[in-house]
Amino acid sequence: MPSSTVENYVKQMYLLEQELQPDLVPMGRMAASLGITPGTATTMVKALAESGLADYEPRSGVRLTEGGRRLALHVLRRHRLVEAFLVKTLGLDWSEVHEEAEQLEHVISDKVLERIDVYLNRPRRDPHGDPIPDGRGRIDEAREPTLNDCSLSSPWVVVRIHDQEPEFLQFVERIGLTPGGRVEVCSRDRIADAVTFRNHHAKEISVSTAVAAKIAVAAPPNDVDTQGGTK
Amino acid sequence: MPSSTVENYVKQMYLLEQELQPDLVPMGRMAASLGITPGTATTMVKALAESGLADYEPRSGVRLTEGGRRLALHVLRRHRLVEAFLVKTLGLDWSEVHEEAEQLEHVISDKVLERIDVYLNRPRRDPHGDPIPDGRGRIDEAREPTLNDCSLSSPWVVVRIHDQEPEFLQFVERIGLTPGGRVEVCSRDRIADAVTFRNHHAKEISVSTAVAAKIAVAAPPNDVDTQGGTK
DNA sequence: GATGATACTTTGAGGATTCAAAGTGCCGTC
DNA sequence: GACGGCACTTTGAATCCTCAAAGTATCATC
Repeated sequence: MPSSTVENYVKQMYLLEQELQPDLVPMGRMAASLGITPGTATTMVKALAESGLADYEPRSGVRLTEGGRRLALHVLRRHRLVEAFLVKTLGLDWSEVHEEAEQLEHVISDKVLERIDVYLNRPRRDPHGDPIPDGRGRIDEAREPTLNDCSLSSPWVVVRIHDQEPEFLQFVERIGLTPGGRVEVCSRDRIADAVTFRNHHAKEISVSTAVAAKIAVAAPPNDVDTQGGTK
Repeated sequence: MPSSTVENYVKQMYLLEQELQPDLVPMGRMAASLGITPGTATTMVKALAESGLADYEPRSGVRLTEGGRRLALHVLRRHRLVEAFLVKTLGLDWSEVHEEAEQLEHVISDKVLERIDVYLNRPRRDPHGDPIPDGRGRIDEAREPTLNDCSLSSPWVVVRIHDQEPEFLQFVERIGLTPGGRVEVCSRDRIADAVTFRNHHAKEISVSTAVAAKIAVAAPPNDVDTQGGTK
C-alpha cells in the first residue's frame, strides 16, 4: 500500500509533467509544488525510483515510470471523483472542494469509489473541468485552447479552469467564467497584457493574460439553447 | 491537529470505558483492542497524558480527561455519520462500512460532516444502532437490555448490534435481527448457554448467550403496524 | 579557463510511531 | 514471607518523513 506521501509525490509529478511537458521534471519544481525543501524531494524521489515508480536522473530531474503513472492516475481519479461528489451530492462550493479532496483521495476504497462513480453517472470532468481518469487509468489529456489562444469574436464555452485556489475560483465565478459558461473574446492587447471578453451576461471584462491562460474553452455544442454557466 | 493515531487511541479508550465501565482502562485492553504491543501502548498513553487527553496511572490504567472525551466523541461522530452516509446514500452494505469509516473518520472536515448530518436529517443512530454524538459532543449512553436480559414472551425491537465484524453482522442479518427488526425471546437455558427467540418471520432460532449479549433491544413503538427488519 | 550563481545533493538530526526483548512491580499461593 | 506468574514498563532500535545546513556539480559569463 503506497503511503499518502508517495501518492502525493506521484500525483504531483504527473501534474507537473502535464503542465510543463518537459523531458524530466526538475527537482526544484517537485519540491516547490509539494511545499517541501529540495533536500527532502531528492531523498523521496530516490526512494520512489527504488520502488519503481519513477526514473530519477541526478541533477536533471524525474519522470514517472509506467507504474508511477498508473498510481498517479488512480489518485487523480479519486481526487476528482470526490470533488464532483462533494459538489453535486453534498452541495459544497466548487471553490472549496479541492482542499477536502486532498485528504479524502488517500482513504477512499475502490468499492466506495466505484459507488461514487456510478452515483454520479460516470462523470468525465470534475467541477473545475479537469478530466477524470477512468477505472483503467485512461484519461483525456487533450489540451484545450484558452482565452489567450481561441479565435476572436466567435462563441466559446468555458470547459476548464487551470487553478485550484479558492480565491481564484471565486474570482472566476464573479466574472462569469465557470465551466459551461459562454464567452467570446473581443480583443487582445499583448502590450497591455490584457484580454477582453464578453461573458454570458454580455458584460465586457478584461483580465491579464496570466488569468486568460487559465481559462480553457471549447467550441460550443451545436444545440442553440444551451446558455449560461453551470452555477 | 491530533494525528490519526491519537484519534484512534482516544476513540478506543472511550469505547473501552463504555464497554467495561471500569475506573481505569487497563493497558492490556488498550493494546489488545488497538492491535499494538503493550510497550507501544504505554509509550503512547504517556504521550496522551502529556497532552492532557488522558489521566495515566502507571500499572493501573488510563482514563480520558474531559478534553480527551470531547475528542473521542468528535471522532466517533465522524465515524458513525460516515457509516450512515455510506449505507443510506451510496448503498454500501451495513456489514462493511465499519472498515471504510475507520479511515474516513480521520479526514472528514467539519464542513463536510455538517453537510452529511443535514443530508441524512440528523440521524440519532448509525446502521448498527450505535448512537451518534451530536455536534456539541452529547451522546445517548443509555444501556439497552439485550436478548439476555429482556423479558420473555413479550415483543421487542432490535435497536443495536454490539459488534462490528462483517461476518457477525451478516450472521445477525441471516437470523433476522437487524436493527428495527422485531423479536420475542421464547426461553433461556443458562446451562445450555442458549437463548431461543422468534424473529419477525416467526421463525424460532437459538443462539449462544455470547451472541445474545450483543443484540440490544427496546420496547417496540406504540403504532401497531411497524413490522419487519430494516433491510 | 577561472568565477559565481544557481540548482541540486548529502549529511546529521529530530519527531512520530512502532516492535522485540529485557526489566520490574504486584498479587495470590504455599 | 518467599516464589511464580502475569501485567506492565523500559530500553534500544527501526521506519518514514521531514528540515537545516553544508557540500557539490553545472552553466553562463567574463
